[in-house]
Amino acid sequence: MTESADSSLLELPAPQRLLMKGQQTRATILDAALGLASQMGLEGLSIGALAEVTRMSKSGVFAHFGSREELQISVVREYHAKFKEEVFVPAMRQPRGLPRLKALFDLWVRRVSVEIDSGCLYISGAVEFDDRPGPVRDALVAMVLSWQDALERAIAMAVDEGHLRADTEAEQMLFEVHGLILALHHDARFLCKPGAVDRARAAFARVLAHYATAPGERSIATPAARLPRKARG
Amino acid sequence: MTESADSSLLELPAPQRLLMKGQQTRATILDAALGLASQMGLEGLSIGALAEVTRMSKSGVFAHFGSREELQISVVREYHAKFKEEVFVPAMRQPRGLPRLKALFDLWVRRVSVEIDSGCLYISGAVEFDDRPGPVRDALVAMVLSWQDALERAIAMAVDEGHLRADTEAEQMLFEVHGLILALHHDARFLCKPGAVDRARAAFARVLAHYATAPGERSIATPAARLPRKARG
DNA sequence: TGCAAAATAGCACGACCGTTCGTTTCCGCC
DNA sequence: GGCGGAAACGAACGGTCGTGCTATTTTGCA
Repeated sequence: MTESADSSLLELPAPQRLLMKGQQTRATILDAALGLASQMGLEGLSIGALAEVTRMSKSGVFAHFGSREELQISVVREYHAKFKEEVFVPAMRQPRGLPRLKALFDLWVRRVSVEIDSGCLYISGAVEFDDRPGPVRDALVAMVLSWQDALERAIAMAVDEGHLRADTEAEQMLFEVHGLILALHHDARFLCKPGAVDRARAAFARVLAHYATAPGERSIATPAARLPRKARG
Repeated sequence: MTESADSSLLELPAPQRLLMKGQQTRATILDAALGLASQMGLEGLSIGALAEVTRMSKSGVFAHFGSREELQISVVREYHAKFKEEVFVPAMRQPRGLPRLKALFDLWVRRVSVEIDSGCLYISGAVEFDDRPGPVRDALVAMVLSWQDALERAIAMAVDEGHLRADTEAEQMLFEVHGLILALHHDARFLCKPGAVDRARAAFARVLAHYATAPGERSIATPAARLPRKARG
């Protein structure tokens, strides 16, 4: 919504206002809020602290969102946009199939690694709002689901391309890969275990090898069992 | 500490006091606190809410712990005791090796499944305190590490017994299994996806099959590559 | 330059927080 | 019955929170 409002303000032929000063400081606030929420969690994000960081008054910050809840939702959307830009978009430049899937995972790991000292909103948000219904949770669920859908599509494409076994259950594989990211986040950030990144990468290679191998074969990825998945014909 | 104090009070030959009324209500409070913290997180646990649930005064509750932080730590310890009782102890009755390892995972899954509508303190605590140093975090880390150690020992035993490949890296396998539990918690509790339990179990079977198979073999668990891991016996 | 509107500040309210302190109730023992 | 100490209470404090108000400043355009 923010983006569309932005672009609709960019070229206004009508004598409408062009005072995008508000949008600008709003973006500044949102950026600070993102950092603050990544550190303290969405529930720990307070308007007072945000005002202090941006050197504004509480009411000045508040006016941009109308409520704390709206601020939280905006933060979630902002995080989603950044995530998409940093993980999804670059991976889409890889050819569909295994290369794209590998790129998705690699960029994802890289992002979580960077977040080792900044926090992942998807993960912390999932825990904070797992039994707290409301608009914030809904937004969070929607974002996570859209990301999982993208991954699932990438897996399905890899099956279609013959890079993965034809009987691969995309959702099951997604479950396992997602677990690796969660474990990485847990071990690296909470337990401060070194080498967690390598563990995640190694485990991912194992998962790939499994789904790339026909039931009786070796664990070398071969384009075997070539059967288009979707256009089952 | 609570337990040992309890048992030391049970048969006191000395003319010491037998007024364990305090310990009793303390246990009541702690039980309520456990439920409350499982739902709202350790940070969401407030003395006021706790007083309301137990129908006591705030100061009455407070007096039993001396500080909110001490209350949180007590809750963590209480959770650990319950977890141990429910998962670790029963699994220890299984013969060492694969049966015990399977029991550990199964009971763990069962516990997380029950917690689908009550929350797992280890997981929520890990996210809440992953960048908040202090005694609560320290206690949490200690509990999680002790649990992971137990799992790692069980894996190592399965290797010693010849149930798993001799070159199994216990820590790597633990990483993968832990990821499955985290993914289960995420999908079942946050995304409310049905069938997450089955996915976790299926994935665990896959992991087991992998580590039970010699590099070139099929995925049927055989006591192959029988080499004592620690040169004992 | 002046004007309307947008953006920001200042202030106060009510609610809840953890914590302290003095008081009161309860219990076990002489 | 009365004494002593543990246990529970009640009120208050200082603090932060989100959120309404009303001014005041700033901004974009005539």
